[in-house]
Amino acid sequence: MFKTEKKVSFFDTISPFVKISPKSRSALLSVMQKDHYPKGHVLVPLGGICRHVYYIEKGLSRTFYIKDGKDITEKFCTENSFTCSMPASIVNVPDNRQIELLEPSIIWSMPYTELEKLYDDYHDIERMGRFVVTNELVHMHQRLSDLQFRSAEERYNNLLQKNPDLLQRVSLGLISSYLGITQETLSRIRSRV
Amino acid sequence: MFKTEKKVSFFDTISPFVKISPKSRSALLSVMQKDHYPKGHVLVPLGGICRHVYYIEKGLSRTFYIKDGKDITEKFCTENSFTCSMPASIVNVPDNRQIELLEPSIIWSMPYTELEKLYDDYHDIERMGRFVVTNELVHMHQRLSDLQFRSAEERYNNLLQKNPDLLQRVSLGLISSYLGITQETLSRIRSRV
DNA sequence: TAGTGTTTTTGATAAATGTCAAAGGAAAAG
DNA sequence: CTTTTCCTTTGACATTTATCAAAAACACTA
Repeated sequence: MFKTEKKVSFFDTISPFVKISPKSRSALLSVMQKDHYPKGHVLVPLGGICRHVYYIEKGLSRTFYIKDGKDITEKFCTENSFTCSMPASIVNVPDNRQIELLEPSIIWSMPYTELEKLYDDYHDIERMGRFVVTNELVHMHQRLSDLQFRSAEERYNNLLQKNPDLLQRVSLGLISSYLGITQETLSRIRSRV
Repeated sequence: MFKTEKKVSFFDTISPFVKISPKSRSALLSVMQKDHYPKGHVLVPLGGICRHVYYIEKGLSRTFYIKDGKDITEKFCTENSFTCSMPASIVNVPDNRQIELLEPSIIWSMPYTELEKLYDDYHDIERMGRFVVTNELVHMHQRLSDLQFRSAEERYNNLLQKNPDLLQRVSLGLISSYLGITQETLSRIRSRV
């Protein structure tokens, strides 16, 4: 008798780092929902509390907030990675971060409350959670040291080197605020090659 | 018969968030080492791989690195919090971060390899690990948005408000690089009150 | 193809911050 | 108490980046 298992890229992403038992795997799948969304869809609207963790199977999301009337991109999230409104999910408090999709995307949603239950019941899922958060932390460290003492030009070149496809997929206005500079400055940096 | 349990502030710090069983507690204690260090002691020297997670019971540490000959403070760590050279511990690769003590301190050291074993054996300790990392991540988020689009003055006032005692305990030269500015600029910001 | 809206570039100028050098001040050492 | 060292402030100037306004390039639609 065959056991048909749909291939889910989610598990391909985490399996090199965390071993997930078959039981845990199906427990996870039971709380995960897969959706197709169009470009421009808002996953987390302004004022809403982010109650899910999202895994992006395909597509591209942007986490942003408005500060002094300016739209500031905090994070881009591409294929095979996780996103959520971090402080909101952890402290369960609304914050001003929104998440929108910049491309038609395939998203897996996991309700945070369900995930907490799985953390209780399955040690390996708790480990997966730790792994995901840790990875994110390492990533944040790199961004922090970028912003702390690199010039705008260094930051741009860094991005160009580490994430060249992002510049193809995202408009410069969004990239510039991600780098912590204005659009005009980014344009000038690009012109003086 | 009395069971004498020494009070360990470590557990006071985490217990509001993570419930640690007595078994796990003693397992943790068995791999934790408490030390007194003088001011100026170097926990993680240049080129060394950080193989421990440190919990600061008393005192103050500074994580820093040298970039273009300049000493850059990445993080301060005060009483009842954790520190380690993040990328080094996770990826187990040497990096250029050093950790030194700015005051005489009481430090609990946990070897990373031992901790990994405990993660395997004790679900609640794994949860504790997830909790610590998550907390750190929330904290990093705040710093990131500070650095991304706030002026030097805003950042200073922020620090003054959120962490006033740090300014009493640490010299301005170290604070300034933490804020991502030069010492002269910080001095001028302070003078124009 | 012309027309409309959006994104990117360019220009002129202002503001913020860095750099280098030196002078004060405070704290530690003799 | 004096000397030495370290920390902080001040000054003059250079550089980077922001701001505001407009032009140019591009993309989409009728």
